[in-house]
Amino acid sequence: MSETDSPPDDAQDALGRLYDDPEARIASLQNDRPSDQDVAGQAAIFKALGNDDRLRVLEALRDSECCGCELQVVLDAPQSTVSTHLRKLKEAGLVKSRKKGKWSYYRIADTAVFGLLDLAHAVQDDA
Amino acid sequence: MSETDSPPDDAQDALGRLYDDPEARIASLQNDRPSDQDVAGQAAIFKALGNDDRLRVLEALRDSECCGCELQVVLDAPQSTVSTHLRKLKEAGLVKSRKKGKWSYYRIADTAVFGLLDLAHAVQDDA
DNA sequence: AAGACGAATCGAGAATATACAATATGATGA
DNA sequence: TCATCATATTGTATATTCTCGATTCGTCTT
Repeated sequence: MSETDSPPDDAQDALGRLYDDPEARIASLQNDRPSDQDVAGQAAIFKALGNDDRLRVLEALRDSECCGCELQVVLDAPQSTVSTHLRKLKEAGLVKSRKKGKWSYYRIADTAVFGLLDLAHAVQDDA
Repeated sequence: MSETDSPPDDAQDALGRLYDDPEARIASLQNDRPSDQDVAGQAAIFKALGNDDRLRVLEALRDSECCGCELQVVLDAPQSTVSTHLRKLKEAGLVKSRKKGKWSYYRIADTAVFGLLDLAHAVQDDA
């Protein structure tokens, strides 16, 4: 039975050579770690935002709600593709929808997403 | 030659039935569209942020810069995995690094990133 | 009730992303 | 110089995501 050394073991060795009191540093690094839930929640939002088409949808919704067929025009993509993107945005809690007759209208769920879009744009410019 | 109807054609038909002046609405939807470059740039940032491990790295860098082996401890993952995540964060322009001897130290490139992390957290809570 | 319509869902192939062992690189020190 | 160390890169298997035709689901109209 070959025993693969547990991933961070060599790293802990390295820290031992880098600091006088590696234990304290390690403890500090491990304590400030956010919860799995928090991180997963944030990641889910960023994943939903990490797609050109979905960003275009949100941008279109900045001014007003849109029905599905309007967003098809915005994306210039097949209906099923657009619908799938909209579902992902809904699942991520970024948009809401209402039905009116055979039309579905989509709108931004939380205007804070505009903050995310604008900040990402700013970060991009700085780089 | 079967001519697949260009994706948004049926959608434009639908808009024709929904609005008195569909042309105007279509023009408006298409004009307010952000540039490919802008969208791709934003998406690249969100893609880099759409991963649990990379969010943990950024969170660890909130307080101070860290060397690679410290981030191995934070993530509890093999060295090559951590290094790959760090490269992605660098490519996205979210972190910078400096070399000191055999150590590489990583730091946040733009504190606006914290705004993104915090906003995503807030959006998550609202949902 | 029947057909048309907008939208949602399904399914499969393609494209991306991820994890990580193995290996390479480059710095340090004996 | 040679061994060791921290990190970077590469190769590859696996997993996730994306796209989009086909189908299904409600709703409206006649």
